[in-house]
Amino acid sequence: MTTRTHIFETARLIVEKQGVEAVTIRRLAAEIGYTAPVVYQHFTDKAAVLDAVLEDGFRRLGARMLSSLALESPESSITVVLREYLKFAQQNRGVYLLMNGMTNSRPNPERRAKAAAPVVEATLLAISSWAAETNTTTSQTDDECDTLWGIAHGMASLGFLDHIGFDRAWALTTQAVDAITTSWKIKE
Amino acid sequence: MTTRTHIFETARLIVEKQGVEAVTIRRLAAEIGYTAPVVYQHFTDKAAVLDAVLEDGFRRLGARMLSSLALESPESSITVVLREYLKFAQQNRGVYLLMNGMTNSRPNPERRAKAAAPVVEATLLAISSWAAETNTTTSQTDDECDTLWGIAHGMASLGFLDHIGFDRAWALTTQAVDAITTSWKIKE
DNA sequence: GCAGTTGCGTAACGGTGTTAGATTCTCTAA
DNA sequence: TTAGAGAATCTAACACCGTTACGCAACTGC
Repeated sequence: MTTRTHIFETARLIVEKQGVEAVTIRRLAAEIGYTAPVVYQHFTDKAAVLDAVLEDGFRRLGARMLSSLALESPESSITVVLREYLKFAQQNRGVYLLMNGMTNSRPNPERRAKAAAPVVEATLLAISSWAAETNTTTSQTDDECDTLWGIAHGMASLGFLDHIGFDRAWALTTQAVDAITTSWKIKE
Repeated sequence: MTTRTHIFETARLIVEKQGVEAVTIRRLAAEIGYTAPVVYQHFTDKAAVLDAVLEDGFRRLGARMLSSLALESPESSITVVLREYLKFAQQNRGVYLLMNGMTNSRPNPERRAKAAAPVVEATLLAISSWAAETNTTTSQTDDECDTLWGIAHGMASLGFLDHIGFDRAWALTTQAVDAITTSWKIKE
């Protein structure tokens, strides 16, 4: 394992277990047996390290959403894919918060947008699969994609709240998504 | 104006204009003509200062939502109140991000929940007004309230993204809310 | 064996939140 | 008017942060 990936993996682990706030250049270095300046030979600065973690997060979330689509399921493609989204948020809280800028060190917006591509792709695929399942012809797929994304993120944020939790957040999500997809069917 | 409110107002202004990251104990002190330790005579620590501006944010958002309900409007109460929510997010970006933990210094969860009460109250009122307007009897008002909140927050998060913006986020919000409220009507 | 490159550590700069202690000011009581 | 108590304020410091300049040592190719 190269030193760079060693640093990256350490950062990812800390973000997962203790949140971004716990990531420190000196700590990253210490945990791989070096001193702080070594980190700067592999990343331009701290933001670059966190960007790497963030991009990896989007890649993994996108992959999970995609593979959830491949499985046979009695539920609609949209339901399946959104559940994977919420599950990822619940299981990868630290990285999820980093991915969505819910942290001090916000990523460069355009870089974030580029990194999010796999998730967008999976969502679009889910929509077209859903259209096939329900014999619906969708026109404004971008609108539908962003709507789903907005709802998924809003509900995930709800899930993080102590007095709501992810079980209830998911229940509300299914209700909302059902309502919206039926409205899409009617509109055609 | 007491020194305490002077500090608070300064913090609020900095959060509004430059974001939470720009708030510094030394800077707060300097801008009111004192040195850093003076701040600690009025707030236990930095988090307490930010908590104060966060609580003020929820109070003001709740008040705006409530007063928007008082106005006559051809639109549904829910639409009116959610537009006020999105407008607040757009116009008070810094405070909104702070209110929703999208920042390094996350508030104490239970304290945040208590602070959010005015917003919840306004949302509940909007739902009951909407029920009266549409002759609907709502049962699970808590569910409906959280659903609206989740959507509003999700769509506001979309609005902050450069490639989406608040105009489009609002358009998607109205569509989603229309779909959900009609599903509520049918369910009764 | 020598020169050059590379990898790494030491030390430092300016900044952060926070606290202890000295100092100055104000206001009451004699 | 002045002595003293109390509050208000500042200075200095601690431990940490991200980041950079620089020196040293070891390994490379000749």
